[in-house]
Amino acid sequence: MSHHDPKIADLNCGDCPIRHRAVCARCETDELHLLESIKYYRSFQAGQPVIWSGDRMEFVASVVTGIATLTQTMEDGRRQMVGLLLPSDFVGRPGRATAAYDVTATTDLVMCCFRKKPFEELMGSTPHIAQRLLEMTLDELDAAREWMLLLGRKTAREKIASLLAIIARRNASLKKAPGTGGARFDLPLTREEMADYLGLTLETVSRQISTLKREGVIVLEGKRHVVVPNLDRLLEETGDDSDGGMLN
Amino acid sequence: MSHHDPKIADLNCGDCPIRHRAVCARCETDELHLLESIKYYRSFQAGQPVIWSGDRMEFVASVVTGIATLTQTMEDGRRQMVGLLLPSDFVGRPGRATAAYDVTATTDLVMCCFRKKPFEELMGSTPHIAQRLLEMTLDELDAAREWMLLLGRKTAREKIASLLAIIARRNASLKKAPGTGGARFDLPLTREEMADYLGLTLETVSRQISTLKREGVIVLEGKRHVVVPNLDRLLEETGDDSDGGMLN
DNA sequence: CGGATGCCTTGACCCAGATCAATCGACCCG
DNA sequence: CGGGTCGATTGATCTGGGTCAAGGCATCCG
Repeated sequence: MSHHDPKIADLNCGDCPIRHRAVCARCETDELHLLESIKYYRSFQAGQPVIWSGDRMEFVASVVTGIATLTQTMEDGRRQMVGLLLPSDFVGRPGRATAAYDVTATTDLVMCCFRKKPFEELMGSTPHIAQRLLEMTLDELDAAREWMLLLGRKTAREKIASLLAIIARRNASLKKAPGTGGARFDLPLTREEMADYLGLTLETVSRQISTLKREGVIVLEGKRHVVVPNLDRLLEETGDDSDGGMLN
Repeated sequence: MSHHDPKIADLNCGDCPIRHRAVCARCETDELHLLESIKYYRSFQAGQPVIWSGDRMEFVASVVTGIATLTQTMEDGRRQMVGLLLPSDFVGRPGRATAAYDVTATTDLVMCCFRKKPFEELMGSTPHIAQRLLEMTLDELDAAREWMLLLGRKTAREKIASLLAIIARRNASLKKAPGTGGARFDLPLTREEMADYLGLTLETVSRQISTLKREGVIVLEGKRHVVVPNLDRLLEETGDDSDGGMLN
């Protein structure tokens, strides 16, 4: 792939699209050079596994472009997605030798990898990296806890609305001006993946999406492209506190 | 309370029961003195709120003794517990002004509090604190993700068995030798709190406990004291991978 | 002592979402 | 072009766990 996309393969950190949001966000130029010396890019096609739970992890990494999922599987096959990794999100745990979850690319994916050993050493000597990683981990913990509320207490309809709202919000924050009360985006997940994320079956996901469509809360253009004519209307369906839940 | 328990009120860090597991675990003697100068103890009675979600947080803290819970509540009253805080666990997020969750003492509770501002400054100058906090946060994130699997995919019976197994494991690790295949402990939570933790109703919790009792997986002595004659048998009921799920 | 309160248990019934199954459409490939 | 595959939809039916309701059993207190 890389011969088609020299921009990524040869990227230097200063021009990196996730420069200001990833683990390296707080690094100074000289620190960046150190990171640069231990980094390498890897690409994965949509659907490819990145690593299996229990595998030895030789690296930690940041998602540069694309989307990956973190899932846990029970021996009888029940699956639960426990994380959705978007550009700038971090994969892997310094100090741990093996992966705790399955990581899968759900879209074409580019990751910026750091060999684990040198990265851990760098963390010791570069507080900016550890600081940023702590911040990101705390954010992930908050997200995980919000998801616990969804999994434990929300109805199927609320779960779907919440997922759509999260994807809509993410796209709004990175793509266009917050502008009007609407939104439009592509679903990066299949119905089954959504079901694994929401603790539902794929049939229930499909039915609830159909219901929201029938009621005009969303409009579908094809199976995957969603138009939300009125974001507030969608938000009402999530069951969340009406205000945006101001933290910080 | 403190006049009844001078051991806690006047505790110095060197003698602290959570010295080697809390945020301060990696601190050297001199760093400990700095922490000592900004710390103070607070006690709460069983059932008392520690803080409400949205409240201004003037401190961060470690649980010294007792148990506290972290819960989220939807405006219609649905509640989900998102964390169980045991001795040495950390409460509060450096860099955040208000609490994101309700924190409640479920047993009598003693917390070692640090004023937030000085603590944040100390974190900047004392990498040992930030390092340990990162480590603890990563552990909590793993626990939260394990809980997501439970909430999203386990049956009521598996949820109850998992909760009992977790409490049994914790008690085994801190109290007596792993010894035989059995365990005995007091439940630190009411049926309703268990329900809030497991994403169930209190009636379902009660029924499943009765079923496990009827089948001899557990023996109840009173409502709160549980005897597990055969821990492996209980573990089989959790739905988890039979091996202890070796991470690290 | 008798009533109130808090926590728990148990029963009867119901329903949201799971399960089982058929069908559809888009896309790919021989 | 015809058949195969993959994802999605929709229908029919079933069931685990929710809901509603009635007690039970300690503990506390006037």
